Amino acid sequence: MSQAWHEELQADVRSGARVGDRDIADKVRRAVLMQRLPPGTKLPEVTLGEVFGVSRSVVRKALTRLASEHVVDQRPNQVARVRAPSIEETRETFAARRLVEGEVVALLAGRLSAETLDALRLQANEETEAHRRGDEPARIEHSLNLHHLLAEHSPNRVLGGMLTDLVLRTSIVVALYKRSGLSSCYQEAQHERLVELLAAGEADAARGAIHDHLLGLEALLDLSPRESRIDLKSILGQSPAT
Amino acid sequence: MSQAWHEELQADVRSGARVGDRDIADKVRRAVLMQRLPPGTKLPEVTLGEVFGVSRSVVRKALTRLASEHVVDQRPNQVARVRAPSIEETRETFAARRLVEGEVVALLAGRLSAETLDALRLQANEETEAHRRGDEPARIEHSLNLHHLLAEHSPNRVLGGMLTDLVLRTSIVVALYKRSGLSSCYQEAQHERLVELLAAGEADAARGAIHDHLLGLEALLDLSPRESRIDLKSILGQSPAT
DNA sequence: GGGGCATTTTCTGTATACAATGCCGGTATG
DNA sequence: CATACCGGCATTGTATACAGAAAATGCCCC
Repeated sequence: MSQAWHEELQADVRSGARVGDRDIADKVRRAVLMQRLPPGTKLPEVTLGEVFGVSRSVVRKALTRLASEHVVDQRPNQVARVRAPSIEETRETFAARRLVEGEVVALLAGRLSAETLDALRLQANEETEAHRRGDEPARIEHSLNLHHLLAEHSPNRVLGGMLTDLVLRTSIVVALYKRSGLSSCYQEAQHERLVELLAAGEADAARGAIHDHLLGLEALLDLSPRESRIDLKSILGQSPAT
Repeated sequence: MSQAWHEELQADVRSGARVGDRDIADKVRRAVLMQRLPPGTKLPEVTLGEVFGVSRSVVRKALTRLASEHVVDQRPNQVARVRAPSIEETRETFAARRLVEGEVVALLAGRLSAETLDALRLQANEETEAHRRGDEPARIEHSLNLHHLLAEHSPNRVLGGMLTDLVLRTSIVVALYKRSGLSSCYQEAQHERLVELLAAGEADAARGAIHDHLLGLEALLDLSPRESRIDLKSILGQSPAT
């Protein structure tokens, strides 16, 4: 017990500001995204409560929220654990996201305000920049921001909400299944191209661009069905770094 | 206070079986679907707790669950209320469902086992039968079952989960916006045709059938932007039947 | 009679205590 | 040696108490 992630999560918990379930969920989600909390990590309610200085009630709500986002597994009478999406689920998540995000960008093409387009360009450029200087966390951040912006501005808010969920889920599995040798999943200028297609109102081309972008991303992963380092870990119930 | 819905929900709550959050959510969801609980109805935690004989903790979990299903609105420091989807959201929900369910049936075509096909046919026939004898609740039940089966058997489980959510949401808005004169939203033999297309493996035709089916359903609703009997109610915060 | 303010009431947010359950060890036994 | 059983421990499930926010009520003044 008492691993590193306590301090990781704690961050700036003190300093007055009362922490709510939203804050806890954010911190944990972020930690999962950053691979600070590997799949299978146990998240006991009291422990989290102590870390954040709140009682189980709040932690519970946070965990429930994360469970509905498919970030953690919450089984009755068992400790909540960081979820380990299977290879099959990973493929399905990508397929779903291609469908949904494709439709969203098609709807979005030609309907974006100048400000929104600028915001998108900003994120794309910042991503490229971060990649150039090798700052991978920042790169991921900006990439996520960009897709998040797309979801938020979806004319169809229902699809937008679904896309938000799918972006998160794919990000998690990308972090999980990234080929070990690979430093980054950056794909040269694809986001920039997408944004310009959106600006130009090329709906079908934009859908195609997203489609290819996501296929390319999936191809960068190691989804060979080798004997599950992941499943083993979660089945054996090992807590990491012990 | 103390309206009819107390007894509606209570049903067979006594008789030993310990009631959990799942049960409560099921009962409330059903009641919303059946229009027993009109949009805007307040659902205070203590009241529900008394009705079901459990404490607020359990009720809370049930409400959170329903909120994540978009059945109720849960705002901080305010009473949870039955959600009133806007006309715009209704259109968007239908559009999203056309996209997702279209894809699901296309994936499903030709891949269904004989047993599943029989189960689908059964629901389709029961629906027609129920319509014939004017039993609308039963008709809705079987229609829902059919679409639920489609979602459950989706080869892509991620899309399947999204479809489950969308089916529920569309059902709610159908109940809400059904043209008042209309006794039923049954569309002659469309489900039967769909099932046979699935059996025959006609992916594109099946997608088209679902598409048309859903367009037809949406067309049966009254989505004219008239001065919102619904929005007024929820804005004025009226509890019904008072 | 109507609008604004204070009070009261209702309801949710959080913490905590106790019950119930699952997990993990030791131990005995075939 | 493998396996089944059993008891203690860790952790979640549920109920409840108290604090704080919002809404409903009533009152006063205009």
